[in-house]
Order: sequence, then C-alpha cells, then structure tokens
Amino acid sequence: MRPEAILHALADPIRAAIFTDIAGATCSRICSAFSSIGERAIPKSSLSQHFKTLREAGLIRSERHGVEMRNTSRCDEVEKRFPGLIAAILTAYARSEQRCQA
Amino acid sequence: MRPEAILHALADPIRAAIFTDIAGATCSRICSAFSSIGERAIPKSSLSQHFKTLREAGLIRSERHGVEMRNTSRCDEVEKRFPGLIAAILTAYARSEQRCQA
DNA sequence: TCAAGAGTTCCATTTTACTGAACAATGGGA
DNA sequence: TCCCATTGTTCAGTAAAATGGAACTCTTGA
Repeated sequence: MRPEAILHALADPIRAAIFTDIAGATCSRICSAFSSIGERAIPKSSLSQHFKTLREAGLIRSERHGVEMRNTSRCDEVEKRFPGLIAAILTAYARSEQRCQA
Repeated sequence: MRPEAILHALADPIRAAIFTDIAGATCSRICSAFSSIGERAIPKSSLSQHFKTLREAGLIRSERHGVEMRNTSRCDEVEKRFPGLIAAILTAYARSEQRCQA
C-alpha cells in the first residue's frame, strides 16, 4: 500500500467518484452500479480497469457474491497507515465540486 | 487549482520529493538543485516538465532571478482551499519511506 | 560581443490509458 | 442437465501521456 498508488488512483475524477460513493456507503456496491457517472457512460472494460486500480492501491476490497462483485472501502486500514489522507482528498474533491456548481 | 491536478502531480515520487524539499525549505530552491535525487540522475528536460506540472497544479510558484528560477511552495494557498491535503500527502510519503528503510 | 549557465521546446521513442470484442464465470429456470 | 442472461475480466488495437536527447532561448558576466 504505497502513497503514490493511492494518489494515482484518486487522481482520476471517475475513480475518485467511485471511491467516494463506496467510502460513503453503509453497504457494499457492485461494479455495474457505476456504469454511468453523472452524464457520462463508462464502458464496462474501463470500469473493470478502474476497479482494478482501486483494488491494487489498497483502497477497496472486492468479493464475489454470485454473479456480481461487492466492493467495500478499506478506509480504516488506509487511515491506520496514512492518517487523514483519505479524508483530506475526499474533502478536497467535495469542495471543488461545490465551487463548480456555484 | 483542481484536486485531480494536485494528486496527479504528487502521485509521481520524483515530483513528490521535489515538492517535499521545496515545501520544507525556508528559502527558495532553483530547478537545477534537483538534477539528481538520491541515486537517480534526472535529465533537465524531464526536470523542466516536472516543474511545469507542479506549477500548473498550483503547488509551487517559479520566479526568474537572473539566469535561474527560484521555486517556492504555495502551501498556504493550497491549505486555504483544501485544508489538510498537503500535510496528509507529505506525511504519507514520509511514513512510507520510513517503513521502507526499516 | 562572446561564452557559459539555467530552463524550455521539439520530437522520436516508450509507456500507459482507453475501449470494443471476445471470453469466463456464476446462478436461475425450463 | 442444459441453456442463457448477467456480471465482470482479458485481449488487442488505438489514442494519449511521459520520457529524454538535442537544439534552442534567455540572461549575466567577462
């Protein structure tokens, strides 16, 4: 779990949006739930790569349940190694969107 | 000054090392001071691109003084927009190196 | 005016990202 | 059991981005 991998994973707005959703959810999310984000449709091959990047960065865990993959965040583990990192990043994105909408 | 640009800039270990030095310095640093980082030599064309990336992300300011460029961090301004972000990232890198050396 | 030092730009090469198409894997029903 | 619809992965071709040597610009000092 390296900082550069985490930053690289979250430097992509699409991955950041996916992770924000997963991190804020109380239950797991399946990959296909993100087949479109906002207006933008995301091809499932791209989606698969995005999830792979998030997994390999150590940000999420994916478990197969039947035909679908349930994704949960690993915020707690990341927080132990790199305190405040995820919170600061997600807050930064939230503030950024807030300013864009205004 | 967008979060994705900041994360992308600092997702590269070389740029992170450069920025860490600049952010921690009490006086400005010139580009050529980083012509090698640790063992690794960095071509000056690559170095120029790295500084450009840091500048465009809003992380540093570069001013020409005579023949050289003096680079200073913009931590204060970034901190106002995205509180805790830089500190968390630099701390994460510091912890990562600490673990690698051990 | 010339030369040297510090950065930038150009461009060819390498690396990485994107995505449609084919594939694999699982479970539900006839 | 045999389809088959659904979910996600892998493959392969294309597009985009990073890398770095060479040439260039800009500034200062001799």
